[in-house]
Amino acid sequence: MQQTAAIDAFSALAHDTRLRIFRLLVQRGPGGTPAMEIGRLLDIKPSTLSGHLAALKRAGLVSSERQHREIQYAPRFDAVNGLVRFLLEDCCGGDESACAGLGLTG
Amino acid sequence: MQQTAAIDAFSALAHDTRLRIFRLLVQRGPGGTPAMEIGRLLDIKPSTLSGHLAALKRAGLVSSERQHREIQYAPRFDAVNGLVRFLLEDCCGGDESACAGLGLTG
DNA sequence: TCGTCATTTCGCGCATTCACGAATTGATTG
DNA sequence: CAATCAATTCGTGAATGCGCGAAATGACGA
Repeated sequence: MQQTAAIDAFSALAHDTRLRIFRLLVQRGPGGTPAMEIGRLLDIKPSTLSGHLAALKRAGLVSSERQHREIQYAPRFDAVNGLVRFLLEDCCGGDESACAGLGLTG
Repeated sequence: MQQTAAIDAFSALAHDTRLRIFRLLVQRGPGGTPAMEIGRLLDIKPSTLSGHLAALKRAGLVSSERQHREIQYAPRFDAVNGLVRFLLEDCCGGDESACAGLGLTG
């Protein structure tokens, strides 16, 4: 994970509509959700939705695959992991004993 | 964690300088780092640094405490945890068996 | 109390982002 | 091949975020 990639991902999540989209996809699971259904559930106009999905995809946060007429979007859980790892990289200067007890695993 | 709070946090991290500041604080550990030293290490002008630290604090990502003449800033690890939990809330609709194998714990 | 140093506030100009409608593209289905 | 429907592109106008210098504020130490 690079600084630039992390910024793209955080920027993508730093927006009300995109954050709602991503969380919806997480709740829907790795099977994917059609774009049209996302727009219907969250009340987003097609052109607006298209831009946001493109931003999420550019940021590596979602994947897409065509199924018949529609495009299915799914969250990339590995991207979330990568972001957290990047944020906490070399935590406490690598001193693991200092990192203990910080509750980093939730 | 609320949607608005999450957006504030992601916005704070979606900026080159602030992301570098936060990662530096993580590497420095929970003991805290004086503002002046952050500016010196990352080459940030005082007025610019002040605004970014204020943004990080508003977003709940860092804490501050005065030590003699300087203000020590430290990362709030619980904030990172809160963000991740918010992102993955109700993952897969709560079906834990579907969530298994997604590598969510890194 | 007074000097000193760390931090914050303010104003400026510049760049970027956003939602949306209309028109277009593109792929699938019959 | 043609109809249909999902998705994208484009232009516009409004709003927000950015760095930084100069000045002000604030807290500590002697």
